[in-house]
Amino acid sequence: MISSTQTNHPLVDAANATKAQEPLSLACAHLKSAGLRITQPRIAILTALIKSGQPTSIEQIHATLPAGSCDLVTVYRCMGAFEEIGLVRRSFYHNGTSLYTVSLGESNSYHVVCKNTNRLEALDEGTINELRRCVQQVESILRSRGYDDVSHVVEFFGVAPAPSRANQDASAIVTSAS
Amino acid sequence: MISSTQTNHPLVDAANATKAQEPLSLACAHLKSAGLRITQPRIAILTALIKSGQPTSIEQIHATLPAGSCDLVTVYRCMGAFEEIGLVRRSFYHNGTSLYTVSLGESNSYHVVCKNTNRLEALDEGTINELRRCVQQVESILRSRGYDDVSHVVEFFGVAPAPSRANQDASAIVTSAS
DNA sequence: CGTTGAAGTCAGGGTCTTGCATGTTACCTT
DNA sequence: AAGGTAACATGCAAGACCCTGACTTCAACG
Repeated sequence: MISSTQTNHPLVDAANATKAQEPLSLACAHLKSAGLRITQPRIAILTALIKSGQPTSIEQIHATLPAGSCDLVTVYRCMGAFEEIGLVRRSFYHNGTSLYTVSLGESNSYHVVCKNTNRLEALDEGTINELRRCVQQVESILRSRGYDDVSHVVEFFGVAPAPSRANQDASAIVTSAS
Repeated sequence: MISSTQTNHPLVDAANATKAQEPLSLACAHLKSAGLRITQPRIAILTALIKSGQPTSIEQIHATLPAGSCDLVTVYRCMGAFEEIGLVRRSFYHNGTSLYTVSLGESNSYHVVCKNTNRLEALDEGTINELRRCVQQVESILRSRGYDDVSHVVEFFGVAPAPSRANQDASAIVTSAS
């Protein structure tokens, strides 16, 4: 239910990496270099995650997957593994449910989550950049203090303005992973 | 069964706020002004929270309470209510478990949580201030966008340096509530 | 002293984890 | 290039953990 609209570009499926849609290839390379195997379910999950482009819950990912292409438990385990190798970043809804976003080199994006609807909306560029700078500084301080495997979670919550919500959709919230 | 240690000061109850050890009084005033009742369990919970001084899980709070002074469910409900009126801020462990800190006017503090031990350590003053400034700016932008009841969660995680951990203890992680 | 919010109790939901048998991948041999 | 094999990954079932609701009983506060 995601992207019929977004995905009708020419080269969209897995194997053929031309140059535009290679995020999947990148992700697979990441998997390989981390010593993880590239399996059907993992490809399906990563594809869904990439297509989504925003923090997505495990349930959502699972629901998106073709049919019974992959067990829910597998999605949990994969996300856990992906997070460990830094392939995805974790964030949360206000209720604590985990959300995941692929992390392929590009810089983090930060978002606001509506406390009522869990809808996501992006922050503006400038703000994101400043936040990022600030957060990275903290992380480097931590590393210099001896902390390992540093990551962070930065999320904003609020009740979105009810009336004017039709125009702008989801976006995201958080982030993690140094 | 509330505060034998903290509360044995002369004026400990709500109304008469002298100036030193009044956090409990302040908290009660906050409750009152929000239209919530000041009950035994709530006082116990707030006392525990104040004494702890750092993000604490609901389980921990409940374990701290005297004996069967208050049901676990009640702690959950109270924390929910307290969060709603801004009396406490919420944060999370890396696994998503909620933590709470009393929020009595003083400014937020930010922290690092060890991914392995869940131990907390404070960030340094300067960093905290910069983070705070940045975060507050984001929140004011959100409010101007029409968001209501704005809050945030900012947490840093990492694996703490194993050897040199004895000297420095817990601190906290997060925060929330505009 | 009465109203009404809050606590206690019990049951249930959602999210995530574990254990074990089976299936697949990736490597190594021929 | 084909086949064999060890190890990792998956599916399935059960269950742990954290949190929320419904309902009755209790107590705060006017």
